[in-house]
Amino acid sequence: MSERTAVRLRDTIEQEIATGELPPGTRLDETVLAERFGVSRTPIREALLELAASGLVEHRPRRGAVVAQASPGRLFEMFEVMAELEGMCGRLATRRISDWQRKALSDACKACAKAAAGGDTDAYYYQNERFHYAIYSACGNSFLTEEAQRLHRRLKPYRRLQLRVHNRMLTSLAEHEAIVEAILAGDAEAAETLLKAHIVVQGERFSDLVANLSKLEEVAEAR
Amino acid sequence: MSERTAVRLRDTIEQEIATGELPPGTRLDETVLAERFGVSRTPIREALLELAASGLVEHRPRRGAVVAQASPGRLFEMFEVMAELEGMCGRLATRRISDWQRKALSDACKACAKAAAGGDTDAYYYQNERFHYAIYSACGNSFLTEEAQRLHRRLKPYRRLQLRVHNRMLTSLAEHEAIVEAILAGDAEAAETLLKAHIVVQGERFSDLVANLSKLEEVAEAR
DNA sequence: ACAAGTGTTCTTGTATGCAAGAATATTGAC
DNA sequence: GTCAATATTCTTGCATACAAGAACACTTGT
Repeated sequence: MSERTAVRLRDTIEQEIATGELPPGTRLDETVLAERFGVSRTPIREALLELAASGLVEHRPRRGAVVAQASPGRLFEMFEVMAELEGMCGRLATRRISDWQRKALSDACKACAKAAAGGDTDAYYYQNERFHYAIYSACGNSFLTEEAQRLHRRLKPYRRLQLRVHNRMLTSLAEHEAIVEAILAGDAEAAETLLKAHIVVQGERFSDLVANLSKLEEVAEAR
Repeated sequence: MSERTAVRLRDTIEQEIATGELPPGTRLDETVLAERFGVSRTPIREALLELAASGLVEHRPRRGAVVAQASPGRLFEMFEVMAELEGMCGRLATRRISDWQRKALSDACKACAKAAAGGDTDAYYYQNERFHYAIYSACGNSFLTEEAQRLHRRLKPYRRLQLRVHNRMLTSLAEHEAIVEAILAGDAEAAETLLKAHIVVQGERFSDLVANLSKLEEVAEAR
């Protein structure tokens, strides 16, 4: 492995934030992390600064870093932007998708169906991510793909909660299938609208998310 | 000033990239910068890493940092996303703008008109920025505001070139006025469409930008 | 007992030192 | 003279050292 240590550390910490091992609000002590990973503070600091720049951690001057903690309002704002970007991806993908990307999209959707049929929430979570990345990739705008992925990663700590809600997996799957249909049929407007609706947390769904959010905070405080 | 040195350095370097003092492709030697600013390499490194995370500089492992250099295709992609975000800001702002924000928007537009009337390209450049920031701020979604500003800053090194094109300032102003009218009239759809069209570089305008881009690269190579 | 002020400790922020990889120059063969 | 292999130099990446600000505990006065 020729990769920079700091980069590996950044990815590791990011992963732990995404999976919830480091829930929002957790203090990230440089010294503690350095000992834990068996390195000096320098690469840890670099990793934390990069994570802060990407928005996953908050870096308060002279007061250390904590895993970023989004308020319900903030979360709503982030999902609102995510919806717009995903809608844009879908709209563009409809026009620009290549043949092998069509196949990748269908396959990802089928994999979601399989996971849903088996009632496997964790598998669905993973396949769902694959499905959305397939759309990001098909938009024909690599910068947009990167930005969508960036925001997706930033929302990951919260997204996992959504699927735990009762029956969410099945409605999510139905929406996926409608989206694929629209894209493959060449209906850009429908693809955009459906994707936006798929992301946007509104009404009850947003309440569910917020409810789970407070659970997450309890976990953070317990540490 | 109690601000971290690294943060001040980051802002300074970012500014110099935006103004073109450090054109795309310029090598950013840590030691050289450290001597220039009279600090050690540590805060310089942190500043460069943060700029790399924000996309303004490219950081190649063990090979140092350079000011990010966007190809014409990449630039088109970035502007395509910028157009979408600005359109979204306009659409939301139409519904959510407050009274004092209406005034701020009108004032910014009038300031643009004044600068254009005086033929002052530099003043227009500045007031144009103020105008767009007024729209970002009025969208009622602080996360979207931040993201729009972030992308705006990232495009700054290239944006300056656009206005130099003959007559661009006057057409730009006319577009601004139409946008303000749409927002104040409450026509969200028009605001979105007009803003998208205002940003998107298409046809001749994109060619003009690319032509100036190559000039920029000559400057970088001469160093 | 409580509040305010002060001193201690702990963490961050910056400087410096050192090692390893990349770029460059040098030397030798053809 | 050119190309290639090797040696040298230079830059980055990480470790360590030190300084300064923040958190915390303790003391002291009321």
